[in-house]
Amino acid sequence: MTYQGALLALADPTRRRLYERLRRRPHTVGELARIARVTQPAVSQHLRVLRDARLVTDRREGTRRHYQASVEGLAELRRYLESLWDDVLAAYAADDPAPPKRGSR
Amino acid sequence: MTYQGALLALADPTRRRLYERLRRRPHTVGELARIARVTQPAVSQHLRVLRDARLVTDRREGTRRHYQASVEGLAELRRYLESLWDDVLAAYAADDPAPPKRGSR
DNA sequence: GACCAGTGTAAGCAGTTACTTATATAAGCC
DNA sequence: GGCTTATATAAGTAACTGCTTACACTGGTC
Repeated sequence: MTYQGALLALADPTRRRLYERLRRRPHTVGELARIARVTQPAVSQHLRVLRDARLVTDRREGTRRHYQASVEGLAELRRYLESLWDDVLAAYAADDPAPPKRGSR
Repeated sequence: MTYQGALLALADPTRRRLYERLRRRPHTVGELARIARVTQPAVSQHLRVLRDARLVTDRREGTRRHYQASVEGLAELRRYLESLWDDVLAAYAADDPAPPKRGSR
């Protein structure tokens, strides 16, 4: 039900690039800021959005903070997309010239 | 590679509601406008975005225009999401206390 | 041809958002 | 305690976006 947050979070190109960096291994904010084309505060802001969408989690280690991709937000988004997918396919099948076995509805 | 358009298109709540209406059967613009909480021009604008993202197709019939969900854009988005999913799961497995059979990298 | 229903486009506006710089907070080190 | 490094937050701004009203266009009907 929070797939909306994930959808919104991943819609932004910069945020998506950050997330894609995290999808393989954790990174600190500084690492991401060095990679990104925006300043460190911008990265922090994006990470906050990703965290609120439960796409990433963070772990503190001294002054550094490690962010890593989380399954939760992505799983929600994935479920939502699969339900859309099923419906669209079903609509296609119902509309197609070869309806295999049309049920009650 | 056009999953970006689909992502952006579905990020907007109004647009998502319109798309969810189309996911089961086609609708005309008028039908959607009556359902939606926005005016017909707004609906047309949203439909254009959805069409550009290849999430819907349209078919003219007299003065009416029928929109229906398309598999293309959704398939692209789905593929993208699956690749993210695989990577995140792999990262988790690599990080987990029970690495089943860690390969070369 | 005149009218009407259905839809797309144009222009303008208000709210949002992604960025910046400046500053606060916190931990490690001398 | 003072300094440095790492990160978050605050405040301000420019660009974007989703909405509206007004209008153009197209096809059917009389």
